[in-house]
Amino acid sequence: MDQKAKLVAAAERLFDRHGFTATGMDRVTVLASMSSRTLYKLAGGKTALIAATLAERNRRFMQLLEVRSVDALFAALEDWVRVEGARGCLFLRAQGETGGDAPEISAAVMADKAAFRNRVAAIVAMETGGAGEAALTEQIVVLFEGATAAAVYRGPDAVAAARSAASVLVEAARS
Amino acid sequence: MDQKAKLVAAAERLFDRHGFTATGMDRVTVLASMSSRTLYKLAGGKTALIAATLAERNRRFMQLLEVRSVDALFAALEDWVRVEGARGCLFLRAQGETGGDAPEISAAVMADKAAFRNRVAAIVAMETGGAGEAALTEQIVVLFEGATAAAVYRGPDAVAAARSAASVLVEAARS
DNA sequence: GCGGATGTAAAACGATCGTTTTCCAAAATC
DNA sequence: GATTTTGGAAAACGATCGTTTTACATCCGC
Repeated sequence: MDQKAKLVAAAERLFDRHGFTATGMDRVTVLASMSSRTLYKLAGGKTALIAATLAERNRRFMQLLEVRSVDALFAALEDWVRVEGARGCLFLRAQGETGGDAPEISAAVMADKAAFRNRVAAIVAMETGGAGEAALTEQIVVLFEGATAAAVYRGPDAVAAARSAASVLVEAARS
Repeated sequence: MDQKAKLVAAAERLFDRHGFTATGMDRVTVLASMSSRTLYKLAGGKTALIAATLAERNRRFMQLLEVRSVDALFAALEDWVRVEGARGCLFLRAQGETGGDAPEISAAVMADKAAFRNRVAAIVAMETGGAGEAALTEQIVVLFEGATAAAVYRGPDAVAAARSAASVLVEAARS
């Protein structure tokens, strides 16, 4: 693993587990096993490191969501929660911690959410066989977001509930 | 308004808009128009102030949710979003920023979520006329949580989508 | 009018923040 | 093999953090 990847992986772990603001750069250097000199050369600064972390998380998460049905979408989330645990959407957490004051971060958040929405729209289109299902797309997005959030305190059960709700909604939209 | 209420109101505003960790105590003293000496006598410390803020938010929010139907539940959330804006669930944000390291805060979060769940269960019971609707309760909770989260980047539309989804789910559970 | 609360303004506390710099060893390049 | 590049260890930077303390003003009950 190259240095940049190791740095971002360490940052993702710490930011996710302890929060962005509460995580000091020295703790990142320790986990990444590199000096702060190298860290700043690779990342540029803390805000840029957060943005890079979000970009990597987006890549990894979207890769998980390469599925062909709404049910598989929630199954994938269930896997994620079981493997990685549930601490809420990292993008919304970043947005909340910075209050939208950091443009780099807000841009990363909006980009992720737009990409996710497009993915859901594509899956919904596959499932219903046609276009014009914007309303169902929005509902699935909200359910997915809710499963991510509620899993923080309800665990995988929240995802299972969202999954069953989604199947009802898809069925209702089909008829 | 007494001093304690003024303090908590100022804290709620700042924490909500700029995040907990990023908000310094001096900024709270300025908005609350009181010296740090008085602040620390009233609140005890920053962690306790956060906990008090969450308790007050819980009180205010639960008061808004004194409704008798699932549809009214989401209508109330729509009002909240329009009036106060949408920056995500303050409780989950607090939990995410502290990584669960602060017991006072984690306890406040869990208490709020349990109370909210009970409220939803009561409303669902009214609506379906009977008990045993645990699955629907869980679905409504997830939808509500998702509307709160998605409203950050989709605005009131996210709440409207959740509202329509909820009506489908309630209808499906009735039959 | 006096003594005890009560609160403010402001300085000071040590700790930690993000970031830069200095010095030096190792490794790669010619 | 000399030289340039690279990165680590550690100190130092000014700023800001949460919190406490030191003064001084104001108001209350007596």
